[in-house]
Amino acid sequence: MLKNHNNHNQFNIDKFYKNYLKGPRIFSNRDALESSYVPDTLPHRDVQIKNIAEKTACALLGDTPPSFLCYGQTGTGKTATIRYVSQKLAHQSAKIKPWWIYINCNVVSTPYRILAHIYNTISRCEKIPPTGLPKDIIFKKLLGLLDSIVGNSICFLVLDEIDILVNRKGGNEILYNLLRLNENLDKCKTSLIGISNKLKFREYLDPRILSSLGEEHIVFPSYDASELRDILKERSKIAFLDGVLKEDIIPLSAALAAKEHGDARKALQLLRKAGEIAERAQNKFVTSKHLEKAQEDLENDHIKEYIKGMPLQAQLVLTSIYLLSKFSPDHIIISGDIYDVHSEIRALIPGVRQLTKRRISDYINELALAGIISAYIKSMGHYGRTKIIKLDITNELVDKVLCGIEKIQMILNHKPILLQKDKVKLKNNIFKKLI
DNA sequence: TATCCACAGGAAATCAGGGTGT
DNA sequence: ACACCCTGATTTCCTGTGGATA
Repeated sequence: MLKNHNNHNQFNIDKFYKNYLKGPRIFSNRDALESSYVPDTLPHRDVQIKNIAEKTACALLGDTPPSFLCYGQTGTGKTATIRYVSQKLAHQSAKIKPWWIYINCNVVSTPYRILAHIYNTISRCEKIPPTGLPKDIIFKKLLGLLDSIVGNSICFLVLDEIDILVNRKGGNEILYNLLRLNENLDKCKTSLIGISNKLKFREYLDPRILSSLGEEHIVFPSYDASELRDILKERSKIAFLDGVLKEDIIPLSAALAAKEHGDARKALQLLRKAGEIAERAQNKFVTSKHLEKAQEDLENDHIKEYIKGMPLQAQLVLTSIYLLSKFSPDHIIISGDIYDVHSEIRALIPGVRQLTKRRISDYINELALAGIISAYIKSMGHYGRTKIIKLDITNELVDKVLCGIEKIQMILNHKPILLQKDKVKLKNNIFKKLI
């Protein structure tokens, strides 16, 4: 077992800080690489800016701007463009100050909370409690608030990741209600802006909603490598000190991000991470070595965070898959096995209840969606139809993350009983031939 | 070629836990 | 105390199904 490094000298924090301050500097303003940063110029988004500006311009005259949708993959500048336009619009009008309320439907994910969020953003004093009230009461209160506080101005409701909302129950209803807010308002006017990265979510949309959101929508195409380069150049001028980036860093990051549908957010993250790695290593320059490391880290960080954030039961499902692949690498994992192992290990942890196969099946799908495992359905004839599951990340990575979870840590060396059963071994051998 | 396994996965119901106003 | 609200997790009930085997 690993021993703690007790015999080491204690970490001298004062000395560390002093050295840090003396050491080479990399960043001048690292915030410029955050996705929340709104730059002065948005390269290659002229068409979209113009389009949104045209749609929202009438707010300056006190008219109601139309509601509309924005599409584009992640990191194509949808949110940034809207923020950009909203800033410009605010500068333009001294008299009418439009309200902009941003709602990420992934975070504020239920009808109740959306209404409460809007209300609480506008209201200075009285707040809506996080739960408890009937929705229609809040809706009425919101109407009153809009007329009294927003008054004769415009209120833009920006619903980010609107597709998530639509797929949930009550999603269509709340959208419909938000879209016809204007009918119930005397003074204030509202306009809804939906942002989505899935085109096909319109199919699930109520036709009434679709028509009020307008037939046309603004499309944000993915950036290509050269466009990404322009963006990175702009931002790195602000974010990094002069000359710390080696010549090829920007084109390299751009090329890497371009491979993934031209995700600018990813490109910026890559650059920031590379800078941080260089900084931590006390290097004067950011080199392609740092970039390579950054890419690896970023991927792992993302997965680690995701796993840590999963509910315990989901983590246990992952643990089951991990144990199977750890103790028997050539075992073909099927959903039934996962169910059995889950039942086995959950009994080892106090307070964790038994789940049904149905539920486990959902968790497996979630893991697959997150890219942690891959799963596909295969029919084994008389052995039934099942899902074949494979871990997509290394055992080491899973082990590392799960070790950090107190309740799971102690069962990471538990060999599933299932693997010792002759019947299972036999069946598994047949499966191997069938695949 | 009919059979039948071991599930997949949709829809609706249920439960528990956070709250409300009266 | 009581009736009721909203949500998220889970269960219950259900119909559907690819293909090796008898």
